[in-house]
Amino acid sequence: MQITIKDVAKHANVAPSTVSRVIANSPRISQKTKERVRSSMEELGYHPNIHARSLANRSTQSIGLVMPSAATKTLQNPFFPEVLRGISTKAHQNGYSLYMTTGVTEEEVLSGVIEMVQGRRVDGVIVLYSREDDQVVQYLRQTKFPFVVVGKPFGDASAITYVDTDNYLAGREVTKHLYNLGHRRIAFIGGSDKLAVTQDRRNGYATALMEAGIPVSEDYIARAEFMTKGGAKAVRELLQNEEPPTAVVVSDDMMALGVISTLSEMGLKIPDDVAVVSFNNVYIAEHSNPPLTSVEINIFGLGFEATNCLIEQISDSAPPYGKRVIVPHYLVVRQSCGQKKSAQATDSN
Amino acid sequence: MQITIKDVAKHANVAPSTVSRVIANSPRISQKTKERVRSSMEELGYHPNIHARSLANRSTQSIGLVMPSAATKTLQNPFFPEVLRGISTKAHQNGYSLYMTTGVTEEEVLSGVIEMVQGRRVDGVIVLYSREDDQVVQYLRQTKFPFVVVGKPFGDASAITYVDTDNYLAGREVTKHLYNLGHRRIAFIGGSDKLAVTQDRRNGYATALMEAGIPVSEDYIARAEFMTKGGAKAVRELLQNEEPPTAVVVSDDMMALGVISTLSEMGLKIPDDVAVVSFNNVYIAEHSNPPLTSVEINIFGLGFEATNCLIEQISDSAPPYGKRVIVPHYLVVRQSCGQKKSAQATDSN
DNA sequence: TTTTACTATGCAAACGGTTGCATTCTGTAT
DNA sequence: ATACAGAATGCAACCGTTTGCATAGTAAAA
Repeated sequence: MQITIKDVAKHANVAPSTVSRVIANSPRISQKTKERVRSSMEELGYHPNIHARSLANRSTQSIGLVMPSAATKTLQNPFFPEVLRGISTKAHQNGYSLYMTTGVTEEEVLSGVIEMVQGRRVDGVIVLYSREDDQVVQYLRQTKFPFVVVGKPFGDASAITYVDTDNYLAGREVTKHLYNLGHRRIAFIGGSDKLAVTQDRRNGYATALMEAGIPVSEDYIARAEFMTKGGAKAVRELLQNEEPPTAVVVSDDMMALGVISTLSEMGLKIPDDVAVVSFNNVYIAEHSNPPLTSVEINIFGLGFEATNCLIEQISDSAPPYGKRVIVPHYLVVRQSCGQKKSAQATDSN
Repeated sequence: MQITIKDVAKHANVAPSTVSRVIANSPRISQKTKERVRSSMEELGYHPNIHARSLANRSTQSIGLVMPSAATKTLQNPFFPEVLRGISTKAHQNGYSLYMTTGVTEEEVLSGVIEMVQGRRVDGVIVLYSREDDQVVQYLRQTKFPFVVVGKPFGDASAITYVDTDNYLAGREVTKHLYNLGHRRIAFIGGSDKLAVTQDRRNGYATALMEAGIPVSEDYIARAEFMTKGGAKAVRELLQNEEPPTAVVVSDDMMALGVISTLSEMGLKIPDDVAVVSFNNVYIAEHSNPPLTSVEINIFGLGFEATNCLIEQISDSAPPYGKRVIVPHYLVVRQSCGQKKSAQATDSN
């Protein structure tokens, strides 16, 4: 049987309530008693029952994590472990633990979340993606349960606390970078169109083209799954164009890996025949062939900040909703994007 | 305020105990009542409070995950997300959720585990590594709490349920593969010597050499951290040898990435100057430059099986300890190991 | 010595479920 | 009509904490 607070109380010759207050380090208990109780706890190897505690004071010290549906696929993208690192670091610093449910379909994910929330299993929730018409976010808003989104939420974003990269700006910058290197036929490969991140990066890309006076063509825009396979498929599509692109902006490193290996297979040289730039700068971007030029978005920081915001919300020290944190990004130039082409150097000024 | 079982009871005009039995789908309740209660639950949007339930029936439907200390580093290795995928898949199938604590030091990890266990926060624990003199495993054995180790445990392994790859065999096989390709100067780069996986793979390597009549030299054995940086450092060491190795067995894909990029930087060709073989076959092994020959160990399967064993233990359908599952592996040959050298082809028969 | 004003501790009622046992309500056998 | 078995439901204790309020204890003030 477990050792309970009553056992400790008996052993230390006090009431259970006193023990409880010792645990909470209440100033109402004298130093002497505290010491006595503490040594009893030590001696008996007492550890509070978390469920009893949560039940009584309506707080679990834990944070719920919501993965996109098909978490099982998601976990293959290094983005998630990395954001998890950030979350787990901050959570741990503040004595929170993490609670994960995974679901395959959207409904499963939603019901997992409902169970977490209504079942009072967690104190708050971090949503690790942002998708259009997402039921989870809707539900969380309705119930006014503390939550934070990683990524820019849809709908009334100003009412939701979120942590994000300025993906629009980043998209614009990388496209401009390619333009400055002399490229004029620049394509874009994105993930699911429902995802905020895809939309933002694509819009940034389009803006940059427009600013440069280049028409935006649907023929130069492809979409695919956020994995290498998706990237491979998309790039084949793009190369079907009469005037195939000389550069491509890829919305995710993993897709970019697929892109570059497909290009190599087809006998195209990177960056000479096609330049590639992507986003996230995950661990392996540096080790691909050639190493990827990628936007460092500080994934760890996203997770860390998200957790920070959530904990603020939980502890009421922040207005319940509507805070926004933008984590800075920067371009890491490696080989995959190539260098300025001297022939075009003059006209790109 | 939350909707409780009492609200439902009132609404359906029955006693709370009846509602409870409806939830458990007890045969003692008539069909008619069940339906009435269920529709009340539906109507009120009732969800059971998990802490109350756990408190009353001493079971949480969740599984604790123990990462190596410095989980934050660990998560950078794709092994973990992948094993997590396997765990989460099986757990989800059986209605379990996952609970993670992370700690930086060994003590922190241990106290996290103690809290999980004594606090009755989880029904069982999966330990995601196996290290010599590990306090966590010792503690779990003492308390007779259900747990499973991923990797081969130290000490009285036969008393502990674990899921593992046959790393010894795998180490032997890859070394032999290199030998058969004509290599005679084969080195080994491993991770921390405290880890079972390092020891097993190294022993397999040594055995293969001995079988081939090649002396095992400490000069050809390096150890480093399980990341690319570690690999980079280790390979530099090895190349200091008077007769530098022509092939190297690397105990982890991430390290191997470090190895190959270091070799390239030094102007050495892979596989012509140095052949590289590694383990785990993580997602990116395929996309490195050159693509890595690696042992596919079915990391997903490891996680899945571990969870399976744990659930068996929890539900008493298995003997409490001592089960062992070996997940099969196989070598995936890609470019990094090269092909048989014709010059040496004759003598390798 | 009695009153006052704290300080230190204990009592008992929650928190929201589960479950052994008691009770009520059927319908059937006597 | 009476007794009785069995099915359906209710009662109340318990799981291990927390916490508002009451009480006991102590020292200073009157």
